[in-house]
Amino acid sequence: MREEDSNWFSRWEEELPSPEELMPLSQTLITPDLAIAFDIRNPNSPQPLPPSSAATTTVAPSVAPPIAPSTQPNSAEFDNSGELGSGAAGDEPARTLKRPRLVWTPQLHKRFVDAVAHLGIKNAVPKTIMQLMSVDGLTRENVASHLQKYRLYLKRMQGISGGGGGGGGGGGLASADPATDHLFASSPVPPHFLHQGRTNSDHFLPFVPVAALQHHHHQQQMAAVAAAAGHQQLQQQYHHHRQVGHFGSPPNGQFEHPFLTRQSQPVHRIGAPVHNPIAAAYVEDLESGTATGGKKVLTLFPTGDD
DNA sequence: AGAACAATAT
DNA sequence: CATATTGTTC
Repeated sequence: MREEDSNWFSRWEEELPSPEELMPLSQTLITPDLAIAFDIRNPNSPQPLPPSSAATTTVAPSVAPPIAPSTQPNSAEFDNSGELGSGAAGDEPARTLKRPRLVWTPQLHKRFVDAVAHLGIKNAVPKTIMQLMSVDGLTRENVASHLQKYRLYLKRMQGISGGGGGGGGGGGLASADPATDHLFASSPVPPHFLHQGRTNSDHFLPFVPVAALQHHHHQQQMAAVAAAAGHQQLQQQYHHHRQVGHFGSPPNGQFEHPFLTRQSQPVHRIGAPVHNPIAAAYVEDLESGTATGGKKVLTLFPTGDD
């Protein structure tokens, strides 16, 4: 068993996403612009929603423009700077509204695990993980909650069998309850996690998610950089919360949306008049028809991660 | 004051 | 059951 340990250790190291791999994976969760661009609005509000108003009435995440909107190169279509003066005057859209449930997709979880792996169990605390993930819209609470569950999952596995893991494409999983932790099973679980408190000395280099591509998200990236660099002061400076819409992604690409299939990432240099077609938002009514129902879930398609 | 964790609520 | 929210402790 020990040998195996060293084995997957090597394998794991090789599978570790390189800094570049991790960085550009900017998983813009929300994509409000996209939602708007796609004419996706809350089905609940039959309002035609005039584009000029750009006022996402209800749930539509008007996403508060926390980051300098002034830097917006083009996209002058929606001016978020000036909220919707009419009607709802003075009420910060982002604030007051409750953010929809975050859906931990395999992709998201993978990023989560990778981040934890790079940080090492010891340093893998919600804040750091969140920063390293660089996922827009992700909050510390989201990560904390997920981390809690994840820890339980690891613990469970420890007790059951030592050889679970099932490396990424591999397959053999030793989950005690496939129906319960199928999400976790979809991601390669770093071995060390299962062992026990690796007190430290994780020689993982603090890769820095350089700021590139994307125009916005400066703060988060800065925070991530600061974290990697060890500038705690910087971390504290950025401090801020974000309000977004929904997140998520298809379980296995088995979705039936006409135009929202998988979008590649052309990575257009510059001059692209439109935003990045990184992902498309998808709204599905989870109305259970009967009573209690009435929930909506918006899922964001992965950029083609795995 | 803020973050992490644990427990509880939805 | 999966997340969110809340409470408690460090």
